Formats: sequence, C-alpha cells, structure tokens
Amino acid sequence: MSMLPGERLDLIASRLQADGKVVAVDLARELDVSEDTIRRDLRDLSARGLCQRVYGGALRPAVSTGTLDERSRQQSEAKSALARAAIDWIAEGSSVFLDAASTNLAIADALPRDFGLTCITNAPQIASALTLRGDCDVVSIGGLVDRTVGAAIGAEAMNAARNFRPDICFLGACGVDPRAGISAVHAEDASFKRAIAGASAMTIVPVTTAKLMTAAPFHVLELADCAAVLVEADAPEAAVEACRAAGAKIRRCGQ
Amino acid sequence: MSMLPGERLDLIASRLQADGKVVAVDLARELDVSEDTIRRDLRDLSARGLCQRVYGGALRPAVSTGTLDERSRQQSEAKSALARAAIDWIAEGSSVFLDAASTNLAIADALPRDFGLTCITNAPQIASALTLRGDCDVVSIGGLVDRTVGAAIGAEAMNAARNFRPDICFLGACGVDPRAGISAVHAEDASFKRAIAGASAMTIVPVTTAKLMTAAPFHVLELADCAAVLVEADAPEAAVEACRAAGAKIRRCGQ
DNA sequence: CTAAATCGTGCAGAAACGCGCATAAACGTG
DNA sequence: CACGTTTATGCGCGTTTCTGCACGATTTAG
Repeated sequence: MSMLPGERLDLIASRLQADGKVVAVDLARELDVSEDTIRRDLRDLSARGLCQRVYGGALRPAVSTGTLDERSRQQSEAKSALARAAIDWIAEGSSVFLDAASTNLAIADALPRDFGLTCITNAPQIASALTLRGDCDVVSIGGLVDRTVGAAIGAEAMNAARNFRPDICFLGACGVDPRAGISAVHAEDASFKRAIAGASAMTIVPVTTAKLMTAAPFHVLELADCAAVLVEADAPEAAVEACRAAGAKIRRCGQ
Repeated sequence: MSMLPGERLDLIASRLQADGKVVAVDLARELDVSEDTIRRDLRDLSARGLCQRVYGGALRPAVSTGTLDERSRQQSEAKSALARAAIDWIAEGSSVFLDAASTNLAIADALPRDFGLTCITNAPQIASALTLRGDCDVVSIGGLVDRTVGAAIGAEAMNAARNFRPDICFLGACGVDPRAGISAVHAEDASFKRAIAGASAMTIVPVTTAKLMTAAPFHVLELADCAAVLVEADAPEAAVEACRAAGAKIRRCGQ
C-alpha cells in the first residue's frame, strides 16, 4: 500500500480538523513512516498555518482558514506614514469606519493585526482590501457606486449608514482650510461624510500636505468638529498654526 | 489494444473521481505506457483543474478552497473563455447581476464596453473591478462580508437584494449535477443565490469542467430553473448529456 | 537534577520530476 | 500519393523531492 506524500498531508490535516489534535508517534506507526517524516509534515502544515505545532504532535490552530496574502501593494510613502500614525487611535475590538480615500486604503492595509476590529466602509476597494486581510469583520455599505468617488453614496447608502455608530471614523478630505474647514469635491460624497461623521463617536481626518490650506466646493465639517486632523511630518508650521487658531486639534505625523 | 490519448485521459479522470487518488507508476504499468506519459497526462488534467498534482501521482481536487482572488488565479484562461461566451446573453442597457464567483470576476472584466449596463453585485471585489472599468453603473449590495465567500451575504444582503429585478443574473456554482442540480458549499451563500436568481428574469450558470458532475452540500436551483448552463468547450459529452436529460439547457463554450 | 522523550539539522540514497531531443504516427494539403 | 506539420511518445540526463538515519540540542516528567 503506497501512500502519496501529498495524500498523507491531506489525511493529517483532516484528522487534525476532526479530532483537534494529532500525536506524532501514533501517526508514524499508523501510516508506517518514520517519526521524522511525520514531524516534517507537521512542520509543513504549520508553515502554511494549518496546524499549531506542539511538543509531541500538533493542535488545530485557533483560527482556521488562514489565507496567505503574498500580495504587497505598492503605495505612496507619505500615505502609509499617515496610516501608521492614524492607527494609534484605534482601540482593540472597536468599530472603524473608512470612507473613500486613498489614505484610507493605506490605513486598511496598516490596521493592527488581530485587533478584532469591525470595519465599515462604503468603498468596494477598501472592503476588498479588508476582506483579504482576513483578521477583521468587514461590513460594506451598498448603494450606487459613484465612479469618480469610488464608493457607494446617495440616499440608499446614507440610509444604510444610519444603522451604524462607529467608534472611530477616518474621513478623507479633498480640502482642509482654516476658514472653509473640511471640504469635498462631490456634493453627495460631502453629505455622506457629514452623515457618517455625525454618527461616529470620534472623527479623524488624515490629510496630505498638498491639501492643507485648500478648499473644495462642498462643506463637510468644521475643523473643531474633528477629534483630530492628522498632518504629515513636513507640513508647514504656518498652516498648522492657522488651523489651530481656527479650532483644529492638529496632530503631526511621527510625533 | 491501442488506447487513444483522450480515452486514457478520461479513464484517469474517472479513476481519480472514484478513488480520490491515482499513483503515476501504477497507471503506467496498468495502461502500458511510460511514466513520462502519465505525468504529462496528469499535468494536463491539473492545468484544467481536474486534479491536484502531488509527488508520485495526483489527488482529486479539494472543493472550493481559498478566497475569491485566489480562485480567480486558477485556470484563468478557462474562466475568461467562459466569460467571453457568457457576455453574448447581455443586451445593451440591461441590468446585470454578478454574484461572488471567480468566473464572474472574469465576466466583470469581459463585459462589452460602453453598453450602458447597470451592474449589481454583492462581492466587493467585483464591484471594485466594475468601478475601475468606468463604463457602467455599479450598484454594490452591502452587508456582512463573508471572508471565504468574498461577498456580502446574510439577512441584510438578502433584504437589499429584494429591491432589484435584474434582467440577467450570472450565478457561480460550486457543483452542477444531474440529480443535485446547482449547489453551493456555503448555506447563506446558497440562500442568497436562490433569492437573487428568483428575482432575475434570466439566470445563467457558467461552470468549469471540474465542477460538472459534482455536488456541494447546499441546494440552490434545479437545472431546469436556469435559462442556461454554460460549460467549457472540452466538457465531457457524457456529462453534458446527463445534465440535458435532467432538464438543463446546456450551452457549450465557443459554439 | 536526571533520564527519557522529542526535536532540529545535516547527510545520503532512492524515487520522482522536468526538460530537451529524437522517433513515429496521425493529420492536412496540394 | 507525396510532403510538411502537428501530435504523441519514449528515452536520457540533470535536478528536485522525499525519506530514514545519525547526532546533538531541547523539552518534559518524575
């Protein structure tokens, strides 16, 4: 009776799934191979996240179906720096809203691992990225997806958003200005941002330096309504001071 | 007793289906060909997704493992061929539903340009791909996104889906069998598929050869309820006839 | 603390593998 | 039929994978 190596791996994996544990020496006797081979198999399964190695055998991993995500997306350095700073606000087990913004896509990738987060978003691309992570619950808000914004906005999306009370909300801004406050280029998008920010316990606005001191046509929030505006490390001090004077709580990246 | 190459492939495939595994050296002896030939056959079957290659032989492929984008990388050629055939059913200006399936991801890419389509989907990745096209209206159905299925399913998604009456609905199937009909591996996913198929004027099920004549645990539809089942060009005639006898309207790819 | 069990690593032989090449049959075409 | 082309097959050869064994390190149990 010849048993194929791959077949043996499958058998061990299914045995593990069924019984919750396997013992190396038993498997060796039962499958008629040396313990070394079994240990190698277990090491292999462990490397693929299919079992947890213990002395004398292996156990079923705490969270099964670990998906290996080899894809590392290239992203702008500034935005991932903002993202790394932004996640400091996120508490374990909290619910996080990410609206449609490139910085928020970076945040989706930078979220702390295995925090038990519930992530809500109206942007399919962000929902997709979050789902690929595999370590957080993802709730996507549906509706008509506007192609310039890249997210579901409009009445139906606003309606669906009413069901949520996120602990923290990251809003992308098209413009941040001492007088105009937070603004956006799309009317419906601005309304949606305003709605979800109002429903959230805390609103954080990460903004790249290029958008500081600029205003977009549609008003979203006053600067004072944000829990924080996160700016890049190289943001001009004059701009930061002007916003502070207008009531903004500015946090500089990497400090 | 000369055996035709294709005949041998069919025999290996059926042996694989019956026993769950084949050993290269045994097949070589039994069929009186060299191991090289067997290896080439197994490589061929593997490329078509009909077996999983392992050291020393091959195993029956595991059913539906991995996330949506992992699945879409497998047999991408076959899937885009199915997609090219599938879009024949799509009329200009119609509304199209695409559920979570790797073949539907291929369809999203293959949709005719500038047809003024309204595309509805519960899979964020498909919504994302559609939005990036920029030539069709996209409606994403929201809800809790199941990570193994890669789409929003459950009560909330079903509720949102009730608002739509798509002209045409493309359903991914985990199994297509003359007796079991169309089936899926995930209970909620099966319910969602059934609901959206019922709401659609026409339901098309594209299916890769590996899934023909296999059944998954949860029933979705009877074969007769589909406007068409689209199979690959190389689908075995016996399987096609068996499904036809069960009331399926089969359309072969590229014909 | 000690002894036994278990583990990791390096090594060597055997088996399986992929690849290129050559031969032969099957095919299509004029 | 003659010819070039495609396809299928077997064989040689270098490479990779699998496996058991030896040996020293590590962990566990009494």
